Amino acid sequence: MDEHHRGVHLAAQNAESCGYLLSKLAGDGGVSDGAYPTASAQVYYQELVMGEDQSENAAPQMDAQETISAEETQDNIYEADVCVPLEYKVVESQQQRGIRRRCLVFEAAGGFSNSAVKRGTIEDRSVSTCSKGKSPAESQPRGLRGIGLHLNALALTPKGKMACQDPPPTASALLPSSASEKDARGELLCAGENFAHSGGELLEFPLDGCSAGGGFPVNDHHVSGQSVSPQKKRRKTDNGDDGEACKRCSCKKSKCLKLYCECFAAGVYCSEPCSCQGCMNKPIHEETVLSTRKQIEFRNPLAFAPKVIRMSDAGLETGEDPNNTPASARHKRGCNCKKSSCLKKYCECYQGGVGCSSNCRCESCKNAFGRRDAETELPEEMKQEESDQTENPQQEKENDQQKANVQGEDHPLLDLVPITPPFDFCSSLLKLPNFSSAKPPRPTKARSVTSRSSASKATAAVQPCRSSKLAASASASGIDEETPDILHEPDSLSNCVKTTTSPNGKRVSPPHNALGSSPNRKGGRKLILKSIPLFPSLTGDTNSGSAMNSTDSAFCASPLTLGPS
DNA sequence: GAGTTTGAAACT
DNA sequence: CAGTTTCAAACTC
Ligand SMILES: [Zn+2]
Ligand SMILES: [Zn+2]
Ligand SMILES: [Zn+2]
Ligand SMILES: [Zn+2]
Ligand SMILES: [Zn+2]
Ligand SMILES: [Zn+2]
Repeated sequence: MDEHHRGVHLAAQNAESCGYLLSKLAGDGGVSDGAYPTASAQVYYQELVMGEDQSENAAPQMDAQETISAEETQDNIYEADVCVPLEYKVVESQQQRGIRRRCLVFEAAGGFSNSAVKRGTIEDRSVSTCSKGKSPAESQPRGLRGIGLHLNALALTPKGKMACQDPPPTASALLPSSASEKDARGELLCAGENFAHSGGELLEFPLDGCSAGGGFPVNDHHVSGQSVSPQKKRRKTDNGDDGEACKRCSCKKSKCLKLYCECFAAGVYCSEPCSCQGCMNKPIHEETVLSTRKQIEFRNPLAFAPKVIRMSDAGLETGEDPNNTPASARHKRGCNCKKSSCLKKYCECYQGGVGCSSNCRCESCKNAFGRRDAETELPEEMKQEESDQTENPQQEKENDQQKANVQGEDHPLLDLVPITPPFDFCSSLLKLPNFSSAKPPRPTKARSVTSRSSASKATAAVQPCRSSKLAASASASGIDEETPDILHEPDSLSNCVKTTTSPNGKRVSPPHNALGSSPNRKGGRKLILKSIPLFPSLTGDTNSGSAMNSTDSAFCASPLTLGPS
C-alpha cells in the first residue's frame, strides 16, 4: 500500500500526463464525453511504469547539475526536477529509470472504466514534454470535464519548445492494451480498481507542470516540519537537458512573492528554470511564502484559484443546469483588454484557451476562442445599433484585425478547438476527434465577418443562457464558491520522494496548467477519494454553494485557516 | 538580447 | 470603487 501513497505523489507529478492519457482515452473511446454518464467521474490510479523508484534518487550524480548556475540570482534550492515540464517530461526521465507511478485518472462515470485501461506509450508523451504549459486545454481535451486552469500556470515555455504543442500525434498514445502491466517503458496500467482502495489521499493533480518546483504547501500545518528535505534532489535525471525547457518566471523586483510572479501565482516554488532575482519563493523561505500567500489570499480569496475553468461538457449531460451550459469554459474574472483585441496572449482569456465571457470588459474583442458578449445585456435595440456602430466592443471591424491577424493561429489550443460560433465551441470541444484535427475557428477575417453578422443573433441566442449563474455568482459576492486554495504539497510531492507527508490529507491543488481537473460538480466530489479539493464549483455549479463550502472548508481550511502561525 | 507593448496586480 | 503606478510577460525587432 505504501506504494500507493507514493504513487499518489508521483501521480501528482505525472498527473498531467495521465490526464492527457485519460483524455485520450476518453476521447478515443469516445466517446466523447458524451458517453459519460454523467458526471460522476471516478478517480483511478494508474500506474505508469517507469522504472524503479526514486527512492534512490539521492544519487550522487545530482550534484553535478545541482550547481546550477544561478545560484546567486536564484538559488533554487530545489531539486530538481525542476522541470518537468508540464507534461510528460517526466516520463522521459523515467524511462531511464523506470519508476512506477500512479496517476490519477478521472474517469467518467462508471461505464467508462473499462476503457480505462489503455496504455500510452511513454514516448508519446515525452514528446510533448514541455508543451506549452499553459494551455491547458490541450491536454485535456475532453476527457475531463471540468478543468480549472490557473492561468498563471507556469511552466510554459515560451517559445522554445513549443514544439510540443500538441500532443504529438504520433503517438497517439494510448493503445488500448489491456492490461499491460508493466511495460518497461511506462505505460499506464490500469489499475482501475486499485485505486479504489488505494485511498488516495488526495491528490488531485499535478501541480505544475514543470513541477519540479513543487508547489508550496499551503498548509502550514505540518509544513514547517518536514517539508523540505534536502535530499531529494533527484535531478532531472537526465533530463537535464531541458532544463531550460521550462522556463518560468524572471521576476526582478517582486521577489517572487507577488502575483506578478507566475510561479508564486501558480502556487509553486521557483525552481531552476526561473531566472528571478532576489527570489524568496523557495522552500527555504517557506514561512515567508506562506504568510505572504495568506495575505494575498485574504485580500482576494480567489487570487490563487484557477483563473480559467473549463467545463467541457456543460450541458451534455443533463447538465444540471441547462443554463450553464453555455460557456463552459471561461475566464472567471474576465479580461480587460484594450488594445490586443484578445487576440494575443496578453489576454488572459486567450492565453487560457477560452473565449471571452460576459465577465470580460475587453474592447474590440476578437478572441479566437469565442466570446460572449454580454456586457450588460443590451436591449435588442441597442444591439442593433451597436452592431452598426463601432462602439460595440465586440464587433470591431477589421481595423485591428490586420494587426492581430498576424499570427493567426498561435495558440495551440486553437488548433484543437474548432470553434465555430462563439461559443458553441463547447460542444465542438467535445466532439473533437483528436487534437490535431480541427483547426481553429479561424478567427481571422472570415470569421470575424461572420461573427459580425451573426453576432447579433448569436448573442441573442446565447445570452439567455448565461445569466443565471453568473448573475448569481456575481451578485453573490463575486467570489463564488470555489475554493480557492491551492495547495501543493511541498516539495515532497513534486519530488515524490517522500511520502511521508500526508498528514491529513493534503491535497494538492489543482492544476495550474492544464488539467484542471475539476471534475466537476457532481462527479467531482465523489471522485475524490477522500476529499480532494477540487475546486468545487468553479463553474458556479449549482447552488451547492453552501454545501460546497462546507466541504471546501474542510479542506480549504487548511490553508488559510489553519495557519501555522 | 534589447526594447516595446500590454494588461494584471498592486497601490493610492 | 476608480485612478495611478508597478510589474513581468508577451511581443517586436
Ligand atoms: Zn518569480
Ligand atoms: Zn519562478
Ligand atoms: Zn523566483
Ligand atoms: Zn481579453
Ligand atoms: Zn476575456
Ligand atoms: Zn475579449
